[in-house]
Amino acid sequence: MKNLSLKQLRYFEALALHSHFGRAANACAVSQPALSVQIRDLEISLGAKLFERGARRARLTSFGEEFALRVRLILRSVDELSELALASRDRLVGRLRIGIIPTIAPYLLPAIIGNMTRMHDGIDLQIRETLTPQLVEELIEGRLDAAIVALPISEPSLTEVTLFEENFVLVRPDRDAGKPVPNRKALREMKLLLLEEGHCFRNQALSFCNIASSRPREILDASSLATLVQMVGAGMGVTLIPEMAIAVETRSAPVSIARFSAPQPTRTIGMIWRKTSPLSKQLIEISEIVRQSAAALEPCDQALAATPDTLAQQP
Amino acid sequence: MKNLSLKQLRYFEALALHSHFGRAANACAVSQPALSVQIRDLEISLGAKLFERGARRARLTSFGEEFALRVRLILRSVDELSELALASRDRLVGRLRIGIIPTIAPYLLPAIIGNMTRMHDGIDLQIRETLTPQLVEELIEGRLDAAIVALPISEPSLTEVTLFEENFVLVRPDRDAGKPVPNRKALREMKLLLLEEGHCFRNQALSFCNIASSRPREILDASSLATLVQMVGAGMGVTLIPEMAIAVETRSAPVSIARFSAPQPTRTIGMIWRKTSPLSKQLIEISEIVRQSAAALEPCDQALAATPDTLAQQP
DNA sequence: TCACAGTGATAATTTGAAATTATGAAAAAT
DNA sequence: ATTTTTCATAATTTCAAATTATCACTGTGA
Repeated sequence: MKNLSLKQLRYFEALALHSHFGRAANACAVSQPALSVQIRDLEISLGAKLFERGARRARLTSFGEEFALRVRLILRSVDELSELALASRDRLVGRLRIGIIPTIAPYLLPAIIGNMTRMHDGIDLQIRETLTPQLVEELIEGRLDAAIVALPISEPSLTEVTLFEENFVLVRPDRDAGKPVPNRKALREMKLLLLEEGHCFRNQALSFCNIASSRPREILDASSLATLVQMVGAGMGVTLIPEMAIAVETRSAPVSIARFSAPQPTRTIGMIWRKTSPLSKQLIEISEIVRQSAAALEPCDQALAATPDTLAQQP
Repeated sequence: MKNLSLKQLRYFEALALHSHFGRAANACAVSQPALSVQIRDLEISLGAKLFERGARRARLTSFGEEFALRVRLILRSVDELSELALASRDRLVGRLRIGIIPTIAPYLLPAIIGNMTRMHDGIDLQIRETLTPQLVEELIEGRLDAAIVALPISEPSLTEVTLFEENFVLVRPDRDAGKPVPNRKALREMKLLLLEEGHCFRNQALSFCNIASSRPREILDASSLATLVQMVGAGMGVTLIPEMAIAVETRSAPVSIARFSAPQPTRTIGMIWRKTSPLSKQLIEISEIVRQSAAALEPCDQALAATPDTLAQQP
């Protein structure tokens, strides 16, 4: 037994409307026999007559009327499907799940969320903040659509786009503000406070100092940059933070910021997503929004650049 | 651009469920390429990707999930269509519009309605009581599904089935109860009360008496058998009524009933419907119900038969 | 009553869509 | 590196659906 088709339902609706095979066929832009046969097949597959064929007109049986009610609803729902597709063709729609590493999130998120909701109104933006390996795993498993991390990730299944480069700056107690900026070697002898194991920023800082991350040191690990800065303010040592964090984190502690000379420590922040993601087009667009959001934070950087060696920031 | 089909939606649903082309195809009892191509075509015609093809599994995009929600509802509605058809295949369903002539309706209707609702629970039975020409017209126009009338109708477009034969009996004032039953000739000289013009029963009665319906007579036409009987009870004349009406109509008037001898006046009651009606099968079944409903009224007839010449009915 | 127009069903044929089998390419697993 | 898994693609076949042509039935009007 053949299955009923949408085409049959559309023919049926037309015939129910026109009560006339010829006119209904015309409305469907097909020949009369085409419609006749489809209606007949529909009735056969239903096992019930839908129309009563009179000499002058075809009228619905009571079953046909019952049927027509439901068919109308179904066809309208199907039409809505196409409309839905049309509406969400270029516009980003629905849920978008983005992961961000903790050493970026607090500083970039407000701007990102603001710009995203402004440019893609009605989007359901879900943010997940956690460490890079976790983000990559969730991304690969399809539990995230994209992630903002430090590059490179070097997962072959992921696309990476660079968002921006950011320098690290030295954070030291206020009383050290005037002192010369230590070089990498000198830094190695100082009490360097770091984030706890797992943060990519920890390894990036260590690698700048040429310290093997495995090497045992008398360091107190913190779980956030905010804590690190507070620890520095309390005179427990020095630390590095991404320049993006300066504005937020140094406001509430008696610390001074110093930019390193020449071979500045730096890292590349980028966005990653599955190569197979059908959102690629939109994600590239989103990466541009993120890039602009980050650039809008630059003024603070400019200020730093103006006083290349040291810069004190007071609460 | 090709239109989307139910088949595509079913394939889509299967793939959304299994997240795997091979298994989804298997579930649909088709080959994997068949399903792949249909999904691809669906995505093309929508202009949006529904699935993200990973190496290990195909997962829904967020648009795909939105889509799946709607598709699920649509497919369930379509499935219901078939179920609806199945349910109403043999069972009579929905509205059934039956017309009945006034000289039958009051006596047969209670039984018909009772039996119909008992045997076809949930049916929407609509009854129309009016004169034969009106019923035939409405039937032909499709405003009625069937009618119960006196045969023959001789409309080539209508099917007629006989339900039963019913005799006419003489109704005369109580005081005449003992008198001999008049024959047709004697009846012609009596004051015969009749229904008003238009009732088939009027003509049937006249024709029994061999009186041309056009011939002017000093008769007072009534609009119902009930009125006729009351008029007889008031001594205004005699009348004929169908035997089916005896029980109901003679209960509240001082009249006596007399059955005619040998060539009893009679009429054939039948059911008619459009030859083209797809309800034919069910209507035949219904005619059987009506026939049985009428037969169940017989006991009254039996009583008459036991006292062949006269029978007095008192309130 | 007889042709005639209107209407829908049916048949033969063509067209087109969707299935199958076979095969290829990419990624994952071994 | 090799094998396996998985999906896409191509060529072909199969089946459904369209078209044109024609017939049968109905009701209408001359």
